[in-house]
Amino acid sequence: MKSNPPAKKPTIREVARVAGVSSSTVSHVLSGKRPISPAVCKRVRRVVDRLGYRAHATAMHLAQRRTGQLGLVVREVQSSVTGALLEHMEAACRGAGYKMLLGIAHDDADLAVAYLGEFASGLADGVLNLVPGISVDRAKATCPGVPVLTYLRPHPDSPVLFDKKAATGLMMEHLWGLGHRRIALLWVPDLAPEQDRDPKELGYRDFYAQRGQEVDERLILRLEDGEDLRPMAEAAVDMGATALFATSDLRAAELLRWAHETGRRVPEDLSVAGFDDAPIAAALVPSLTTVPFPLPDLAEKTVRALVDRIEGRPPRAQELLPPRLLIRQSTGKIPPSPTEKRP
Amino acid sequence: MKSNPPAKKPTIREVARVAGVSSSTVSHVLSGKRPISPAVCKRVRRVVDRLGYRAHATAMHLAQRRTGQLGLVVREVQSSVTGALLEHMEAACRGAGYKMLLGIAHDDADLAVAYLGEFASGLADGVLNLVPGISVDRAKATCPGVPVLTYLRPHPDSPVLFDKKAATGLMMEHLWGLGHRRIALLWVPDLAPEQDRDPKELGYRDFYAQRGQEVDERLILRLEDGEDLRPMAEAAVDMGATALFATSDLRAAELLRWAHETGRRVPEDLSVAGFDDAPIAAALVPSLTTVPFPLPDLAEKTVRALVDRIEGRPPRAQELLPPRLLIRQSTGKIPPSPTEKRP
DNA sequence: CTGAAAGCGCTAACAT
DNA sequence: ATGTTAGCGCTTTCAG
Repeated sequence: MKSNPPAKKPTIREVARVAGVSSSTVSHVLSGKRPISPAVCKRVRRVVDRLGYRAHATAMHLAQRRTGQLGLVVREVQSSVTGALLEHMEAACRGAGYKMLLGIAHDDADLAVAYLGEFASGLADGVLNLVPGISVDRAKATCPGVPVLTYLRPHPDSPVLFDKKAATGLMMEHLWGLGHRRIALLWVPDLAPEQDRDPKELGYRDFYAQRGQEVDERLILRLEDGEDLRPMAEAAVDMGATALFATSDLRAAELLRWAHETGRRVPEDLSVAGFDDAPIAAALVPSLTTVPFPLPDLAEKTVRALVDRIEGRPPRAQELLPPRLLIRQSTGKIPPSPTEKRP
Repeated sequence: MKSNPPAKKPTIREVARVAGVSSSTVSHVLSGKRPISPAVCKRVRRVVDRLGYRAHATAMHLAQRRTGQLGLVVREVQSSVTGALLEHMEAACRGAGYKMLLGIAHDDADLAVAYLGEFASGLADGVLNLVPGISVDRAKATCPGVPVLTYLRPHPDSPVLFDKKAATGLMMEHLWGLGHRRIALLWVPDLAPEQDRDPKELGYRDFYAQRGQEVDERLILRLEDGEDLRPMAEAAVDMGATALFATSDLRAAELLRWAHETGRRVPEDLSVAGFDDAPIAAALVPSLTTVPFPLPDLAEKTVRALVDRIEGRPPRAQELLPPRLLIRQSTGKIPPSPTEKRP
């Protein structure tokens, strides 16, 4: 039952006039940045409420030379990984006392750069580049004079990294420990502009190298982005693979389906492992053994590093998060005689 | 190989001084809002480039009393529907000449309101509420004096709606046409604050009512949010259901899995239908017959309505988008003798 | 404890 | 075609 004035927004001056004080006082009542007598304080608040006054954010930002906002630019928000990451990012921003501005660049690098530049030119106090195709250097060049960080790049500017190579090694060890010797890697290359080799591939090769074993190149199955992985899986099994390690849970899910369709039991006949711990991973039958991607930690530490830079605190050393293993039902002991069933 | 000055951002005045013109001229060179002699124009641009000048967005917004930004508040970005919707929203905003600001409110209504209010107080020219828990009226009350629209609510303020009731009816008709008479509805209630009945339930009941048939209440299977649907599915089949209609593709996917696990062939023994046309729907085996949710259209028209209001154009009439059917492999003719196989 | 005045960086009348 | 002058709505010295 409120009165409904045609909603012209009151300014701080009107509040001041009605309350019979200066606008400076109103400002200080609202910000608490200097002591105000209780009487005046109360009177001002009353007027603020009655008029429905809210400070104009843009004007405040200009005067304070600070927006309290962090600008993030992403390529997409559809994938479950990005979705989850963003929610953690949001939480981290809020936790640090900032609001989050999000730009979605789709596959348009120019649009990404436009968002970065926009954020950097007064909209945000700091900028976070999450677009895989935009390099650390490009992001920095686009945001002169503003703290910019790029998320998760093999570059000193990324405050925290995840050790994907070690993660791959860890999963290999797990499979090896179960008796698997011929482990296939189903691998969709995913290179940041800053690197020339995919750490997952390196981890796989290193694992065998460390054991003095020759890598069977035919077990490294490189997939294109939308490619059907069933022929590859078939080939791997023909080649004697007893375990299939996909570099994402989505791909691993497809493997499970393929296995089911072709009458292979997982993990009795074949082990399948994934990467990421996407939401589906636990829901699949059998549930998927995987390497969880430490999203909350990555988000929190990346944001904190950005905020540290904004607020002038000395940077912490770059962190390399160690991998963990989430062992569920899709991996098991190597079958007794994998290839000698024929007779 | 650029020089790297400690990145203090130049202002328009410095550009003006260096170029030997007034700041007004610089402004107009950049905005093209009044004719400038080629010579001056060129000189100014040179200085702009050399100094790396970029207009301060916040200051511009304040002076122009326009930000060119739309503020959207969502609950989450994890689900494939929200993810896809947001990307369409982003595209729609850009198409209309606005940038998109996104607030993620998680499950915190206060946070949602905080974002709405923040956007409304000068950060955005218009606000879009996509948080299911925030009513049209609450959103309006939170954003006085700023155009606010709430996405997809049964309320005159929502510029475009999707006819879920008709959509349900359409799918029922499809199943009916295949011979199914006992169709079960697996239904997770999803009520907006503005409505008291779920249109999907209404559509189901109306369908039978229009055919003068009594609805068998035992075929309306109401699920809680995370609830396992397998017992329900089992019960429905026991009750003689030959088709299962789930009110989301995710649920339908679970039905497919359950059917597979329990040795029921889809669609030979049982038809399964979904709702949404989520990305997985086409990828499932069998691919899922479903009702596509017209995301691009909804996004585009909602944004356009908001922009119309911002720019003072007269509002168009509310639109009710008609449903379509996407018939794929998961629905088929009723099996010859569904329950009389036992002997 | 409070007020007056000078900006924040830019745009938009209003001159010329 | 260009310059001068007021602001946009707020914060923040600097006085009192």
